[in-house]
Amino acid sequence: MYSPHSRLGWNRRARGGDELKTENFLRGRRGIQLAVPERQALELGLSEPRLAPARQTLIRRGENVSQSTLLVAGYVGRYMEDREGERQLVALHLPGDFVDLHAFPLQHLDHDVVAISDVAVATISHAALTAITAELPHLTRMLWFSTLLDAAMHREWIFRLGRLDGPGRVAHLMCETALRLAAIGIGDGREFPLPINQGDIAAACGLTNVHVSRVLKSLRDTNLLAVQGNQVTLLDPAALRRIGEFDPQYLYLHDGVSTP
Amino acid sequence: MYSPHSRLGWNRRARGGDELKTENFLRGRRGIQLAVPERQALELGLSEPRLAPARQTLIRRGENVSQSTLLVAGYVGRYMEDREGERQLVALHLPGDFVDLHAFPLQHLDHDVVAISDVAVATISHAALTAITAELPHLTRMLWFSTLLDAAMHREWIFRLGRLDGPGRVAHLMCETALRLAAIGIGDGREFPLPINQGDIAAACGLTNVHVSRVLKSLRDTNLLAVQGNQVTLLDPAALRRIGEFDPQYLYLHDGVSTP
DNA sequence: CGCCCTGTTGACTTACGTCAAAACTAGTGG
DNA sequence: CCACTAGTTTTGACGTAAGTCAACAGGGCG
Repeated sequence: MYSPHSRLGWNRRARGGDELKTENFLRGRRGIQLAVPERQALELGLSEPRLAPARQTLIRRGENVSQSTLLVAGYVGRYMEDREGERQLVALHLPGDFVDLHAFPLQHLDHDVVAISDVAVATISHAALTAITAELPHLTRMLWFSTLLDAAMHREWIFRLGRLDGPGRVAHLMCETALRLAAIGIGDGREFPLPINQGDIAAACGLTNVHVSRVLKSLRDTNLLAVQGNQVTLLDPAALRRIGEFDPQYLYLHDGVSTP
Repeated sequence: MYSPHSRLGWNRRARGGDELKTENFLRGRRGIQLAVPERQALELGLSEPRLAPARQTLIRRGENVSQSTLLVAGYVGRYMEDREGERQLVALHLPGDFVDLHAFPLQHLDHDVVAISDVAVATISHAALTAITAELPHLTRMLWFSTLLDAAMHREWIFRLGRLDGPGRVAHLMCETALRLAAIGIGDGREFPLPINQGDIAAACGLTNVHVSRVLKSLRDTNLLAVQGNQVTLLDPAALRRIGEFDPQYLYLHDGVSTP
């Protein structure tokens, strides 16, 4: 039987009742803290988290949306499709990310939002966000900031696709994901859980799954990277950063973050 | 002698004295209009435009910035460099674009900003922007909106690099540029001035200039696209949109815009 | 057990990169 | 007006990374 609750460890956490939906929001980034009333305004506006199974499409391209989605647990991807239905991943979201905050000003989405793992998501209405922008300028700037982080990652992905070869693209993706996850307390920056398959990596890196298989094999054979099941291990982080030309500046993590 | 004034037609326009620096800001997008006090707040905060020659680097990656730049006339590119100094263009900016508004929340840039043609740029201090976000929520949302348009274009560029071949990438770039320029009254959506060389196209499309030359030749030979000197002509817009898998929805142009 | 999904491997094709030379263009100065 | 230069663009020959097609191997699960 399908039971996302247990897979997410959700029962345990939700049962406490005092768990914050926004606990990971902007966590570890630039040391920015939200003031208590700001966090309260967000928490009050957010719905109770709902659960969705892996592979479910949460929002479809073009839909008119009147609310935005905060990812509380699990992984979400944003995809664009070409004419043949081949998917290009344009963003990978981790717990604490606002997945489609940009839909608040833009009002509709130019891509699909898909659950990669089982997920828990909370929503906030655009009316509530309008109220926040009217009353809480600093929080508004922080929300703005979080969409700009997405844009900075978009740029890095453009670079990845435009200037790196297969192994470089995969290395870059894994370096980025390792650091982002470490910033929210998942993994140690070297080893982390990532429930995606080679097709997802291919969709992220602009490669075919056959080629991703070969690239992963070569990274494995040279003791740089291990992807087994849902566990990713950066065996040689320095080498991966070199071939992925990875410089984490664009992630705006605060200074103290571990970068093994 | 270097004279950007005349090349930009700047003398004529500046001489009037009543010309608006923000005249193209968000023009043609979603039919959004700024209220008079909003436009005034922007205009008051903006410096007198200054001129810079083509190829000048306006802002360097990593610099701490305390002001943001509005492009008044000319073309500007945002570039990231790989280890060998090869450039990847991550954004192309047209008159009316805020080139680095994202530096207001982010505080530094993860890429270089370079003049592609001779340009005129005005700046606004981040202090002035902070005041705007404190007092003018609607204008703040519009500024936010404009950075989200950039992000939407970033996503489309990711798609372009990840899923299209050489001719498709060039076609997509030219379709996008044609529409964006038409929206601010430059060209008719079929033919427009674009003072870039094949190296710039290569930097935008993740190709080498040699290959761009071949791609342009093939598009020329099949009567799809002509790039001669600084003039670009979409000879067969429908075909170009097809091979570039171009759907202008993401540009959020208002309905009435011409799409030949 | 048998199915489906994901990953692996091999043989072959192709788009694009690399290197290098030549043609063309525009600007400069005699 | 022509010669000189520097920056583009074009063309050719050749190499290579990645795509395609297809068969097969493993694993998890009903």
